[in-house]
Amino acid sequence: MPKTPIASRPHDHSHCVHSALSEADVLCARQGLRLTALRRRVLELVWQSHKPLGAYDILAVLSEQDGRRAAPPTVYRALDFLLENGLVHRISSLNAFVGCNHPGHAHQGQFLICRECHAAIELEQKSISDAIISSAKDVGFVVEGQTVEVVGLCSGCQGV
Amino acid sequence: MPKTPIASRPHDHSHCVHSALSEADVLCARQGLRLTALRRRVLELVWQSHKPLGAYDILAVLSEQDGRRAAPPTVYRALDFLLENGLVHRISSLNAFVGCNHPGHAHQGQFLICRECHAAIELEQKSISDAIISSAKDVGFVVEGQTVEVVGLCSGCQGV
DNA sequence: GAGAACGGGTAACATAATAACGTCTCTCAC
DNA sequence: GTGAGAGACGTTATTATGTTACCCGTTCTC
Repeated sequence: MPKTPIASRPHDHSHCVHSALSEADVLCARQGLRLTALRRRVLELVWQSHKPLGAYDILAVLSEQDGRRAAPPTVYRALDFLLENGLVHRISSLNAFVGCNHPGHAHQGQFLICRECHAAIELEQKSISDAIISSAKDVGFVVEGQTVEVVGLCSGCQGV
Repeated sequence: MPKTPIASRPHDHSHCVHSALSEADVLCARQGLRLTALRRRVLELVWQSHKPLGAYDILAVLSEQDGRRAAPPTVYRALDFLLENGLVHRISSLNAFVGCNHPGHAHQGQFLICRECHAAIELEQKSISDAIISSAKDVGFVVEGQTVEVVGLCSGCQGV
């Protein structure tokens, strides 16, 4: 059996979700941030999904499943909060959001997105960001933020 | 005077545009591709702009300036053609398009986007893509396409 | 308890992209 | 030549995504 990264294995990862939420609770408490019910729920939904989740997907769940009267601003405000505080990432090539695997310190990961199962694997490779910063420096450009989104096949979806 | 990359210098670069169009003519002729008037005009507009251009910006020019009756599909079809044949790139973090600086061979560049002057500088650094491919390989991921979009300050906009 | 700050609901709007269908015009085999 | 097929593009409508402006109630602060 080929080894499969966590992110793409179709399993019940409710414990992952739970620990991510607990971690968020701690981090927000420590910084005096208000992880309100709505924000926590949005974070939960993003974590529950095995693939990047669109804002309108979240919206649909809040309306249909939670019975909450939600409109776009509701979702985007919650997402803005989560983004600002490093609890989720935005994948701009998909217009979608994923839970951050390494919250608690400012960073911008790199993402491997499987075109088959749509899982997003977060990396945090210094070698990549260093290569970028160094190449930018060569043309006098100062890097402030990086977007690295890679499409391909995850180990579980190769040769299927 | 600080040295300034071509892309961000506010100069008349009509000769750049002209040579890019000529090059496109040659490339398309060589491959039996039809660089129609519309497609050529869209390519020209993308090149004329000093910054990444949105599809609806192009649409506005076609309608207002050229007097052509254009709707979104018109523009998107032309852009699709140009994208497929490596004549322009799409910047997904901006939902916008830039002319390709190295047409004629398949590649996906890296982009440095100045948050001040909005210029986009295209890189094609093997060191960056190699770092990505190698890190992906470590988790069993096979890379098919890369999106690298970096925000920061170009040399001309620093310390202003 | 006045008032600022914040969270969040509501409506409308703005921007980005696609679907589906029709017409015209090439080109090429015949 | 000519007509069948393919490609380019116009047209209309619709979907997807993201933002603005405004309001209201709660909470925090003094």
